[in-house]
Amino acid sequence: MLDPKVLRADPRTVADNLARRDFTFDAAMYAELEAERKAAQSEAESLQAQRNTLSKRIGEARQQGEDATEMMAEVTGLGAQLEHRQAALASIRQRLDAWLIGMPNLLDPEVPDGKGPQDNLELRRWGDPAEFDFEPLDHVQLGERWGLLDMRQAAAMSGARFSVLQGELALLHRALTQFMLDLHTRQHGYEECYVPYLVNAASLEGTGQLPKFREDLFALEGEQHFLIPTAEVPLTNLLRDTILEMPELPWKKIAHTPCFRAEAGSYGMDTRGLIRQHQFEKVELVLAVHPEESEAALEELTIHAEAVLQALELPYRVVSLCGGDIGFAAARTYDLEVWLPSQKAYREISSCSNFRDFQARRIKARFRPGQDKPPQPVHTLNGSGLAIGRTLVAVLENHQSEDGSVQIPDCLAPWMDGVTRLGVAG
RNA sequence: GGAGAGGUGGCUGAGUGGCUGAAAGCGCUCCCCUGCUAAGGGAGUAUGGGCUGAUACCCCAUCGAGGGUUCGAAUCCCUCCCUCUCCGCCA
Repeated sequence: MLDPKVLRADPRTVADNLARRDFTFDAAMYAELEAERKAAQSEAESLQAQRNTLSKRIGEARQQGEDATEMMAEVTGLGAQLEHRQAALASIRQRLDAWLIGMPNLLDPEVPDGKGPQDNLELRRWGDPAEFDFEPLDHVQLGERWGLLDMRQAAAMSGARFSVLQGELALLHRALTQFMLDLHTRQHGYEECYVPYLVNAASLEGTGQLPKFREDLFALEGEQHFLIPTAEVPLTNLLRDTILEMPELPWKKIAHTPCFRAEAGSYGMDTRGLIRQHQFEKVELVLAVHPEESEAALEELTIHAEAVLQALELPYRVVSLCGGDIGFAAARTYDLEVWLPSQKAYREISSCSNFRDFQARRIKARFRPGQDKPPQPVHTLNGSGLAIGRTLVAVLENHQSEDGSVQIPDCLAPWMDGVTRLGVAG
């Protein structure tokens, strides 16, 4: 949620900024609603003040045994007026709130202009895509070749966009998870959390998935609960209604969870393999920091995610998302894109964002800048570190040999039970 | 799932429908006293909103949430949520 004070003070700048997202903000309409709100609130409050003082005097008069019927008649008249004003105020408030909750975050000035993914700005590359002197297989061919990946059975029991991993491939999947968790907790200072996979609507509203993107979510039939689309939701909501003290910053949490996405609107996209699934695992990093630290924190967070790709020896690039491609709640986002030989393209494997105070306002996550200073919203950030399924894809495809076997990166050894190569054990 | 009890400020915990935004204690901050330590004395210590140059006054709201009764609700009534205890079931 945007700071209402900024909206009031500088609606033009807000409108210009949001135009870069292709979002139209009707500043004049907003100003009008705001003026109405202000008038209604002032009136309602002064009526209330009158009622309060009169009621107080009635109490005093009664205690002294005096007659208060006149004052009571007066205050009864006030009550009717007050009810009117309050109803008006409530309806204006409701309209303003609905408006505010539907407005995306302001973009950082550094966000590149653009309409879609093709306009994202490449910041840097790491590693060189391997030159194969044979035609590389894609991860489905590799997995099915050794009987470790079964898309058909998954489709039979659940439908499209599900998968079954078996044997060493399932082991590799788990090893990747363990490796990422250990790396981030031991070397990057994140605290591991176990969190609910079902959350209520308020939590999703807090992080920005609702009310606008309901169709991307799986809702449980009896309502109340949604399957989480990312651990960002439960982790960020840990901060709801809390005031952090300075020593608690930066607040850094990590969780490994399944993620569930309806993938509405992506018909025909990435229909093959593990790239786009209804259910996948992800290791998620979430931070809350002092507002002055959030820009640096985004750089650091991105480096933490990059460390995983580097350890796994996977070539990747970092891109800064343009105004037309960046998410609703983010002020700035860096995507990590890993090289996929089968597609001869870089594909998203992590998304690291600075939300500034946007989520913090929605969930009332604040910190106290100092003794006797009023609390103010923290800045929140999050990033995938990484999406497990896509990492699995990248490992298979980048580390394959001509015979279809796959070299397991050394850093995974502690969890691979002696397996150093997929497709040779027999 | 059944039965009962309860949800008050950072914590513990009072609170007869008006003098309670809230006693008291603890914690925390500042000051005084004290050779050090310990003890003692004093002051301060919720959040959001409005107004404002102001994080000063003043005003409004908030005692789990939402409704209701009343001139007036932390206090009475209703609905919902959550916690605890016992029983049942269960990984």
